[in-house]
Amino acid sequence: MGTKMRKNSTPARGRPKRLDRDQILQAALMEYWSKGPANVSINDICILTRVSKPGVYREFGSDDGLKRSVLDAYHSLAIQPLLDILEGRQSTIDTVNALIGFMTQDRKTLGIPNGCLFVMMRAQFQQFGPCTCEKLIEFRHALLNAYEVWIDRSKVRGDFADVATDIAALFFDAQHGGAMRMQREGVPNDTIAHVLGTGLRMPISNANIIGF
Amino acid sequence: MGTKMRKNSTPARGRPKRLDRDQILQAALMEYWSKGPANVSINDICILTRVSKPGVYREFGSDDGLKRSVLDAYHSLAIQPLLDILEGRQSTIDTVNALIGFMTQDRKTLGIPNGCLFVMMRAQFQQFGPCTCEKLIEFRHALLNAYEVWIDRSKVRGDFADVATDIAALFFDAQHGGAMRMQREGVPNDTIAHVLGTGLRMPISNANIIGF
DNA sequence: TTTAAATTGTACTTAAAGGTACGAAAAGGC
DNA sequence: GCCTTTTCGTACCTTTAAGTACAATTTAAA
Repeated sequence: MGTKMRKNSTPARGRPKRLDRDQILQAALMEYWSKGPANVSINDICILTRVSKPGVYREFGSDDGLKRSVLDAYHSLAIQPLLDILEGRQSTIDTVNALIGFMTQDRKTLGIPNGCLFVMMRAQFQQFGPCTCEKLIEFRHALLNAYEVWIDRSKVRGDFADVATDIAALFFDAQHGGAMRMQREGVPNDTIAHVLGTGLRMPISNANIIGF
Repeated sequence: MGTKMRKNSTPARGRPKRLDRDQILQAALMEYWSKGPANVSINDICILTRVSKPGVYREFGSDDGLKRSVLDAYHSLAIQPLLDILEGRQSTIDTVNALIGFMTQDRKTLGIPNGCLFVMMRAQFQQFGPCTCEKLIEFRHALLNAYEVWIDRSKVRGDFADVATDIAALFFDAQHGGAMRMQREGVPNDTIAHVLGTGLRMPISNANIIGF
């Protein structure tokens, strides 16, 4: 946010703003995602978006602030869909399959980089500032919580093995991270899908697997 | 290696070498491991070991060369023990338990940092030079191969579920990575052990789990 | 005692990072 | 037409990274 809250149609007093916040966020997001956050400088983003460096700093305050905002953008782009799958009203097995399908989509077709920026940044949190780390922790909690809610719902339906919910949530989170890292390392998506199938379908009661 | 191969008792011609290669490697190893490789500079290591910068460069050639050598040191310290467990002649279930035990040892007691330097570096390979990346790939292959050999041996004994060996190897590797990352994120070791138990004991046939 | 060989560290270079001082530019209000 | 407000980008700052030029030092051999 700038110094002044300004809705769409407020007349505006001084020099009109030309800086496109979303464009910067999108560019930074894609650069971080494809090259890794540590390999992208503010300068790179300035050149890419043809925005001056003070422009970026006026908008985001600091490197830490930019990364924090990029993480927010990434949330609605790639984390929320994951949460949506978990909150969907499908059967347990359908949800697991949807998760696997989502993670192993062909990224080239979608025009997005391999792996997951969130997973990547979690693995290098020591390189980031406090705001970015706070966001990472926040998203981690939200994701683990979503897993737990879903697991408890599945348990009520008798679809889930007798594993403590928090343990199972950590397990699912670990599988997600593992899959995203494999994708970065060049493992083919169908291989990843097999690995995920091995792991994620395991805690699901046999009753519901039969016939699938 | 220096310019001249010199065994223990070769007389030596010029000024005697005072630089302790192993000390530098150990110091760099611990710094990389505890702070993350990206947060440790050559300068830091020079100050820590009281060695001049040209000294480090004469010994290791470059940042890339130092990291490559540190990885070698890390191999004998923390990767080889893992391979040894896999190559041991224990029962399948004992091997799995040994793996879990090894990964969830209390690091404070041992005086070593949480997590795994190899896992950490694999997740940030984009930040490293060609030699370091080559080593990472080499170790990844060796590890996956060790898993595969062990899995095939377990299959012959009828101890392993009907999962393709390469898929199961990737799965085990992913669990290892997940565990090391959880440890870095502050998850307690006994919780990690539970998560690993959920994952790693799964592909093992029920026959051998019963009674354990 | 001089010479050649090998290792040493001081002091430097270059490049790139994050971040900012400050005046020019562009708008509305008076 | 001038003042205020807001945004703009050029040109800079400081720090720190990797990497090196070079002369001094220490030894064995001649």
